[in-house]
Amino acid sequence: MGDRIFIGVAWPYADGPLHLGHIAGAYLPSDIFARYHRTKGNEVLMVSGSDQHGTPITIKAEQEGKKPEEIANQYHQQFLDSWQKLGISFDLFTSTGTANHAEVSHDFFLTLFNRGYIYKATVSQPFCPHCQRFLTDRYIEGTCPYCYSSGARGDQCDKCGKPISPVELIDPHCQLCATTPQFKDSEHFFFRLSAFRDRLLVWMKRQTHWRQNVLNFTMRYVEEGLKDRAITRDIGWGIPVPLDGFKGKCLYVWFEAVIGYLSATKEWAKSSRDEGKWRSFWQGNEAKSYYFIGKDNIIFHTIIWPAMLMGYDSLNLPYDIPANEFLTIEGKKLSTSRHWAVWLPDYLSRYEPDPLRYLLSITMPETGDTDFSWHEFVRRNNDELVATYGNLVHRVLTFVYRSFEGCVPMPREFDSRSQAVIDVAKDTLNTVDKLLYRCHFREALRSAMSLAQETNRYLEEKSPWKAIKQDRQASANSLYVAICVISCLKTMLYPFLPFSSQKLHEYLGFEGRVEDDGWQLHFPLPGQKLLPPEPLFSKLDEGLIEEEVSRLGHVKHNL
RNA sequence: CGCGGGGUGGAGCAGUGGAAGCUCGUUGGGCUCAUAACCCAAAGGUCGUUGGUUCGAAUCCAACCCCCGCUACCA
Repeated sequence: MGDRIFIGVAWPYADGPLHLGHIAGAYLPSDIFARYHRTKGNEVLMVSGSDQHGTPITIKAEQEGKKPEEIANQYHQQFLDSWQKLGISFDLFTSTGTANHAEVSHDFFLTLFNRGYIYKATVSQPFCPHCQRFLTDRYIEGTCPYCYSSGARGDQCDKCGKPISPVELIDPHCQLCATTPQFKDSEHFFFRLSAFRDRLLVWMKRQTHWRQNVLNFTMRYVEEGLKDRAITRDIGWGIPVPLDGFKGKCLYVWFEAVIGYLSATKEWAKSSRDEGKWRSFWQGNEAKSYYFIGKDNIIFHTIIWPAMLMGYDSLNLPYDIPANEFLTIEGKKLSTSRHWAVWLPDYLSRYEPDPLRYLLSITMPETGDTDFSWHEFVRRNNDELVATYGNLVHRVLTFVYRSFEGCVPMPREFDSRSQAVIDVAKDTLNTVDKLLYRCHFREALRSAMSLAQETNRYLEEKSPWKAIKQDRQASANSLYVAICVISCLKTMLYPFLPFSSQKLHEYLGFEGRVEDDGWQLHFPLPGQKLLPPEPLFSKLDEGLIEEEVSRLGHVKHNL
């Protein structure tokens, strides 16, 4: 019954806390999407996990005198805590450190290897004589051979966006100590990406539903030509190459981490005691797979992962990759080392989750970068969330609770105006449905908010607080209508504001979870007992703006 | 220099050929159920500049001006 929706979300790197950029870019939109589909009655599987391997974690571990797994586990636990508090509803949030993931990665590697899509080659690798280690791509810097800008890294030039390999770099040096590296021969494995060019092109041209920026970026990339890429590194912290004679070499993260989508599904299936269940999300025509990522991750999900899947064969390709752009903070680019970021655990220690979810949804960087500012946070909370929606709910519920013995009033008949409002509610529910289906989150939320405004207008016209003095039934009628619309709002806002929707659900006298009632206008029964209403949201003091802004830039985070 | 992203009423933004929109703010009025919240009305824009294409341009083309990013970490 219904569709089957696989939702893969970018794997956060476990070497530091999450910040608002992560949330706006991938985790919030995926969660909205997942909650929406679950409410629609579709079968959803939303997975991700912490990315625990790679050089940055080993270096951080060395600095702090810990083992890499300690660092990784510490942040993994923190991620889990953040998901729970912010309401990011993963069906499974695992990590790349599991035996299962290693097993699935090995299978993937060996399958591609046996089919000739992975081959061995000896390459000259940069080795820093001072640090006594091979330098992985991102630890070597130099001048880009294409655009001649300095500061290009060994895997990619941030200036022109071209992928490069360390040997191509002009004037290379170790990023840690600036020593010029020596190049030593080392045997590595390469993924034959070039072999997939034509198939990828054919496939992509059919993806007309992709976001324009995702499609353009990807097409340009493929047309420029795809080069085979090394998928192993001389590093001890990771998933070992599953062949004899390659001690000290591991799978490179970009190859390994994306396999996590599959391994997480298999882990989920195992833990639900139906090992074969993973197939229902990866094979056949019944499931669609969506990947929520930031724009920096596009090619890995639109080119490399699809090519890997083509090579592996018999697994579904992505259906959509609604990549978001970036979030700036107070008008400036986010920077973790300069502490120019809003850390999620920090936010959650002081504020409620729904106001943040509201702000990031209504300003989601879907088509371009957007800015987060504390001033906007307070304004949108106070003047929109509280004033328009929260107040609507509160004025209706408190009045009904007081005037109708705490029960849903009994309506007699709807006049045309009342019927029209009900119709608008249903239309809006339908509009939000369509917008969410297409991952237009901002627009969907705007539509929902406009229904709250329309309902405030309706109330003003009906003025049940006046009517009750002469015509109690007229008052009951309009209040019943208002309650119905509020019930409808609770459903369409649930993907965005799950905590307050659930509260409202209960205030209205419903039991169970919002999600279980489906994507429909759920009419409360006349006489249904209401819970004593409390405001759904609170106004925020404008003083916090200055306080929070002053934390930026020079506050050390111990997170 | 170059590359990328932008310049739309006070603020933040939507709007890729056909009568300038949204949210907030401001001003005036209404209401008093509600978290001084809600509702109505009004003011406020030569859509960065100049030229071009077109019956018609914020929307397409060209040139120019201005802003932001392009420093490791960073979605």
